[in-house]
Amino acid sequence: MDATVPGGEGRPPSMHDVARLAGVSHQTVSRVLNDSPSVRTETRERVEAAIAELGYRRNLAARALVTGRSHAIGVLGPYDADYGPMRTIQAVEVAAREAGFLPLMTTATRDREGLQAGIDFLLARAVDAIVVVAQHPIIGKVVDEMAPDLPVAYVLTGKGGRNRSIAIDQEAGVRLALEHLIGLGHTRIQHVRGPDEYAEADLRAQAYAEIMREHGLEPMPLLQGDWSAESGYNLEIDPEATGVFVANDQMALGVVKRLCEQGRDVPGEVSVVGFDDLEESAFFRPGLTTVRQDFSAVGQSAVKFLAGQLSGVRPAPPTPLEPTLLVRASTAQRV
Amino acid sequence: MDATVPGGEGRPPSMHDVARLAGVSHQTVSRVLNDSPSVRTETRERVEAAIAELGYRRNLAARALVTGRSHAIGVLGPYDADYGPMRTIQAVEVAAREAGFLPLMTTATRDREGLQAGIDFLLARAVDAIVVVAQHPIIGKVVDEMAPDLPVAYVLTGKGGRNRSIAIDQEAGVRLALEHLIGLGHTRIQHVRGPDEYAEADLRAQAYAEIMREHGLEPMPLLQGDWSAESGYNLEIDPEATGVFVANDQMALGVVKRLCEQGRDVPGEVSVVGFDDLEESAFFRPGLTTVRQDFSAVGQSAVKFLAGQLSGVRPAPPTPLEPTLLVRASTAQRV
DNA sequence: ACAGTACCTGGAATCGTTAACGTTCACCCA
DNA sequence: TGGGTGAACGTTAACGATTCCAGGTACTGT
Repeated sequence: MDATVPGGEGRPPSMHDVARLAGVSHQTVSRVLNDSPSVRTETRERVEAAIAELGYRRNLAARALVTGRSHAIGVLGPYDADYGPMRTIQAVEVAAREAGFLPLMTTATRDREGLQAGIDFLLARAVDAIVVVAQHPIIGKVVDEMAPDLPVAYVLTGKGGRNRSIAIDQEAGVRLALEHLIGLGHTRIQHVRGPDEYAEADLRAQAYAEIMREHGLEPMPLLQGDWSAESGYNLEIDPEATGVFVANDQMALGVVKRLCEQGRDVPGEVSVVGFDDLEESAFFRPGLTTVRQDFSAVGQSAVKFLAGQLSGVRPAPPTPLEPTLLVRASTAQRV
Repeated sequence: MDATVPGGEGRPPSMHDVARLAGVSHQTVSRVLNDSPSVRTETRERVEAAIAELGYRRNLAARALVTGRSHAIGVLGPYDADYGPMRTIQAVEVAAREAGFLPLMTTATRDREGLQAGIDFLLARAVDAIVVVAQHPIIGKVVDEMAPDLPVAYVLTGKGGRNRSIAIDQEAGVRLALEHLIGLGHTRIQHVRGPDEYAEADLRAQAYAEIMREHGLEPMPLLQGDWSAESGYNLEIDPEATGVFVANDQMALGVVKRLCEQGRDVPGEVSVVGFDDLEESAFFRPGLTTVRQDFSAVGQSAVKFLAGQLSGVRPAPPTPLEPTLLVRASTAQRV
């Protein structure tokens, strides 16, 4: 019924226009907008009606200017984000928006200059806090240099050593994968790890060696890919291996294809476990057994942590989140 | 050598601080920042030195307040973005940033209320323009109602009928896929389309029927999925079909899996063509023949269109972009 | 009748930047 | 020498919201 756009005036309505129409002072309008308790219901309604009639929108630039707060949270991700980080970034974005913040995402290469440029971008936008997703340890120093007083949360970059980081428990994930294979009777299990510069790749490779030894098994020589399916396809799996634990699903896809082309049946002769659980992984041939991580929980956790800091409290970051194992057709009892 | 952060003062330096240090007026600093020609080189250098020494950053909120421009471009995508739109959104984001804009992304459901909420979000952030990615035709009306004067570009929502839309030529893509199958001797070709509410799904289905008839072939009954691999897996391909053209790669993955489980060899008995070219598609088993679209070209094109409008000119949007066919192992000569 | 409280007014200062408009000064030409 | 010109720079007034302040009214309870 009432017009959202009353007509093409010169410039958008301001608080004073609303105040005039509602017959109150601009101060009262401000109180309504920031829902202060000391406004009578009737007055509040009159103001809200005026706001609706004029199609008034508060000018966030003016607000930010005077309060010194942008209500924006910066999200810094890796330049070459693959599935895990990408999902995490998305999750942080959603969580930030739900918490009433404006998420500003940007990406940066892993070198010092790239990181500085990325943070610079966010700082120029006057973000109130930063979430760093899946970056190299060096990022910590860079951030502390450039913005020593800004609240920061690190996501997925380790097992949660620093008290400002939120992480999925990588070791637990690796344990699920390996103990599944071991339970199926496999003893010669090879690991395909991700690239050197990635903390997750390091953690998973390290956990692989530890857990193998823990079970009295000898770790096999490491293979390394770059997270892509192609890099997995180009790898030569040890002929002795009957189990392969691959650090992500894309590389696992490539590994499986290559194995099959070499005449080694999956899961008949070799069992393969991935990591991440892509949307499509269940429909690979065979369906891929993999480890699922709850990215959205991580995102929410990070935003909650920062929101808490911004409102003065300093909550302890929650304990690492537990991944789960999805058993599908790419793994079978050792024959 | 010089400190990026000179020390933890109360609040960040302003133009006046820079001006004082450089011995000029704040206006001159402003001119240097906006590189106006009427500043002597020597003065400019002095100002720049002061900026560097203080680690000064211009306050974008203040700038936006006085100019009425945020230098932000809103990107409105579908709530349930699948691969194509997601890549497009990303491409727009990158292009916007490269062009010096701040991309603000948000998603919206396809109903009127969802769209209004999405646009409202962007309008509240005072975006200078909007890119709409892959949305229902109704969006055009909603945008025109809510922001009649805002420059808008529509991406991927049609074959470019409106003069404000940038699209990949869907018909050309479908033609590549179908003529490839026809060239291999297939005549009974079925189409798996996407959901009703998607313009791309409609366009591809329509093109399928037209091109089939154009070649004297009878279109087969349409099958419909929801873009997911699972929905493809749940479909029953006509036993008579020897070729299947699927509207995206995920569904194709499901279709192939199902066919194989039914004992119908791909590509021995049935050839399958997808659409989109996921990173992983080459490593499916068999490698998927598919149609690739150049998303980043679309993104750049959209941003260029809007940037032009914002600086006064009104450039004609470029002609639809041509997709390409990638022939892999999922298609073969009809036996 | 008086204090106390809840709600509201109206004005002024503030945030940091830009736009419009002045001013200064050097230089050139008649 | 006087006046015109243009480059280089300074002054002032916005922009729209928030915050602080000193009230003012009207209702409440004692």
